[in-house]
Amino acid sequence: MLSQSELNTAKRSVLFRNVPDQMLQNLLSDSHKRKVARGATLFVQGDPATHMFVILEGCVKLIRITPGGEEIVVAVYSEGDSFGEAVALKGGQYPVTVEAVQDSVLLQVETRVVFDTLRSDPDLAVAMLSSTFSHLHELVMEIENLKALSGAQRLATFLISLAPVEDGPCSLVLPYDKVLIAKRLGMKPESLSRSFANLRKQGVSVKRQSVDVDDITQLKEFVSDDA
Amino acid sequence: MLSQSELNTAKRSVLFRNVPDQMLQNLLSDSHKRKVARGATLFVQGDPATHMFVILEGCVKLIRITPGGEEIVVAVYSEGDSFGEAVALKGGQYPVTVEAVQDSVLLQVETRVVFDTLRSDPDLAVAMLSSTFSHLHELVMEIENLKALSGAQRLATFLISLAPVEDGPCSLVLPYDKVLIAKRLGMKPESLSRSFANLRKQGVSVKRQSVDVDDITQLKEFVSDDA
DNA sequence: GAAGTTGATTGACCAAGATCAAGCCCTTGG
DNA sequence: CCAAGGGCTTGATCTTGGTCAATCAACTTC
Repeated sequence: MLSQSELNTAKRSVLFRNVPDQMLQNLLSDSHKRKVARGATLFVQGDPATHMFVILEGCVKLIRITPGGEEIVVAVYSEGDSFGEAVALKGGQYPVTVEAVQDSVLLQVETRVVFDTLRSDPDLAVAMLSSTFSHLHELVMEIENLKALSGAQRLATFLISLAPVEDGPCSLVLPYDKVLIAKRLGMKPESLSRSFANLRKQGVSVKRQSVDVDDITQLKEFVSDDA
Repeated sequence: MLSQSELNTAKRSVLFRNVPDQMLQNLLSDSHKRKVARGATLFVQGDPATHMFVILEGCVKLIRITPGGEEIVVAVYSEGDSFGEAVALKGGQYPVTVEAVQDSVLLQVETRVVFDTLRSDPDLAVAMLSSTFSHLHELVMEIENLKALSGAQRLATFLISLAPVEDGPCSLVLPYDKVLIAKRLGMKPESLSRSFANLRKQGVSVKRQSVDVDDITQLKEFVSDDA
């Protein structure tokens, strides 16, 4: 049911990385592959949490809809990322809505299966707590960024996280469109535009989806400066 | 070693609430009570994560120190709350610094003990995943609030969370000083002052640590309005 | 009880980002 | 080839919250 490359993606995922092969077989044999088209909704906030997910291919966004109808992007996950681990166990309701940003393939594992496996093997618990902790850590940094950094600095942080190198020049491709990037960074598309314009002084040039950075180190310094 | 009331607090905590008595005994017998004075640091970000904690008494803040030396408040926890569950298992480093806001008493459980208990009883795993998920959920809402609400609206949300009633009038006492509340809400003390002044129109009056609200429902509407 | 300290408030000013509006470029479909 | 629409950028203007500074009240401390 899973192709070899999908299986490899699953094995490399943060969630399953430390799970013994034997148990992984067990889990995977009882789970389903689900394809979702770009723009399709996986579940909405308030739905009973019946599954946890691993992304085999593509990209989804976790959003919250405010009482006023505005869409807040909480996180964007792509290949190898997992979500819903903790809530699936707690047995409550999903706190966010998840929508596919691109055509995507997901592995979906039923709560019941996870629950049973957990009883028979505590290593899975450690793996799940581990990956949940990664999410926790990401959210903590997200809050720090929102509270302490300017829009242009948040954008710089985002570019640094995309960069394939630690220092020096590089080019990269934006993983999704600018409207989504803006929401992800907590600003309006117009402000994102201006932030990009701002970063030109720091050696960043953009052309459509592709970005060239003269020097990643310079960007890092720009983020650290809180003048 | 634990007083009766401390034991009760531990039993009522989100983390231990669903843990069978027998196992709880086991965990508690192998853990230590730790007293920290107001202002004292429990651990700093980057320290190896060796323990998880339950607050028996008092109040702590989870903070991050930015490269520029600024202090960002990620969360404030008090009696019955736990933290460090997930990272204790992951075995990495604490992502935040924790400092006591008041003189406090904490239950501290060694990673090794948790790890061992986890192997012998999966119920603890579910309990830990559950409380970790609560933290995750709080952070998600925190991000939503930061991205979507104004300062005064965030303050209103905070007051609503403190209120003992669901609607109608009420009075409440601010749990810690305004500088900390301001940081918690992601603003400067001056802005908090102005936000309080703003809320006067919504029937909120403040005098030192005590707040009177004419109508909680009115506050809820104020938060929902995103005009 | 005078002086200094800390926490809170207020005002004047400034900067970052939101909003509203216009326009451009690129794709898509007739 | 042209029209239409979406994605992106730019400009003008306004709102929010930050900064700096003055003031005041409540508490220590000497």
